[in-house]
Amino acid sequence: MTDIFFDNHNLNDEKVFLKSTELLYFAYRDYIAWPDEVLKKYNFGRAHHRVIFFVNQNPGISVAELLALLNITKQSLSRVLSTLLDKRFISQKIGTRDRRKRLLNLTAKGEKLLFDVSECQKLQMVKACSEAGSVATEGFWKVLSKLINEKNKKDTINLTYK
Amino acid sequence: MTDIFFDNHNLNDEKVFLKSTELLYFAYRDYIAWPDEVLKKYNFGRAHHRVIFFVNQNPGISVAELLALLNITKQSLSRVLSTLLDKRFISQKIGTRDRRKRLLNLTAKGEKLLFDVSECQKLQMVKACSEAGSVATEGFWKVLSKLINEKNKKDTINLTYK
DNA sequence: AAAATATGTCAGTCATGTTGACATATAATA
DNA sequence: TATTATATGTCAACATGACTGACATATTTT
Repeated sequence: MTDIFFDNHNLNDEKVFLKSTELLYFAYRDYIAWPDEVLKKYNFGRAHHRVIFFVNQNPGISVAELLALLNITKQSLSRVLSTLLDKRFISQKIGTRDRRKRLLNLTAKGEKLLFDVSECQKLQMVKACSEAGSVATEGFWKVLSKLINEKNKKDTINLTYK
Repeated sequence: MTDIFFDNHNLNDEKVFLKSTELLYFAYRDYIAWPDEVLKKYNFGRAHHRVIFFVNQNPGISVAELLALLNITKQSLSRVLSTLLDKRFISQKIGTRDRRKRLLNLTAKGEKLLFDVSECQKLQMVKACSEAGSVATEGFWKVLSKLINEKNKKDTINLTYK
């Protein structure tokens, strides 16, 4: 593909849109589906996976910050988080500066679960990126970053990657 | 990023995995959420959007092919497809070679809906890809392609892009 | 002392996926 | 031709993970 494709030709805009949308849909679906079997053993769903993934990415995150990160309601988070807390996959620590806050961390048990659930995904992603090469991987990240709403970037990427 | 990152260093594997997973999650979420407001006006959801998108990508697709493409059950598709048929966003034509088959196409009304729903997404994707550049966009497609299960590629990418 | 904030919970709803069972029309095969 | 297989559609029940709205408690800020 040459740079002429980005010269305001609507046909190429259409191709970029259709091809990207299709690939993004299938890739996301096939990537996200992997951990399901492992999760089923624990009687957990994808929502539990997301929570332990992001708590691991942001140790000591508060409930409100996690809500902003995931962009879901308190009531929706409550169900999965309560279970993860009850079953000791996540620990809560009362904030020292602000005792209203509950700071979340994975327990050893939670880390083990995340490791098990991540195994296949990690293989799949590392394989895809290494086969595609480092230039392609940088491009992959670049386009994905630009797809994220600026408004959400504040709550998200700042916490881990710039 | 240099090629040394793909030399079997587990720390870099970990980075590739975590960064890619996080970016893919946020990008997909922020990309897919866009059409919701438009869809709400029609009283449709994301499932309806997917159906009209893929019927448009594969004109004359049969129900069984659409099921294989979307990887969902007949019963799940039935609800949304019935509505789209009832309200004349999609037309059914009995197959000529095999009269059991129902070949699906968008009606003019369906094309109008898809256009309205696509408007924001198209802007968002074209903006992201053109800002990232053609090399990055190629890399984006390359990694996404490699994330798709080989088994699914038969049902999917073959139909539109190789 | 009053207002705002962080968290948690109860109750109900919705969208979209799943299984399992069964019916009908048509095509392919023995 | 009779039987079997395929393509489609539909009924019922259920699971997951979102949502809204209301309300309670503890703590911090004003």
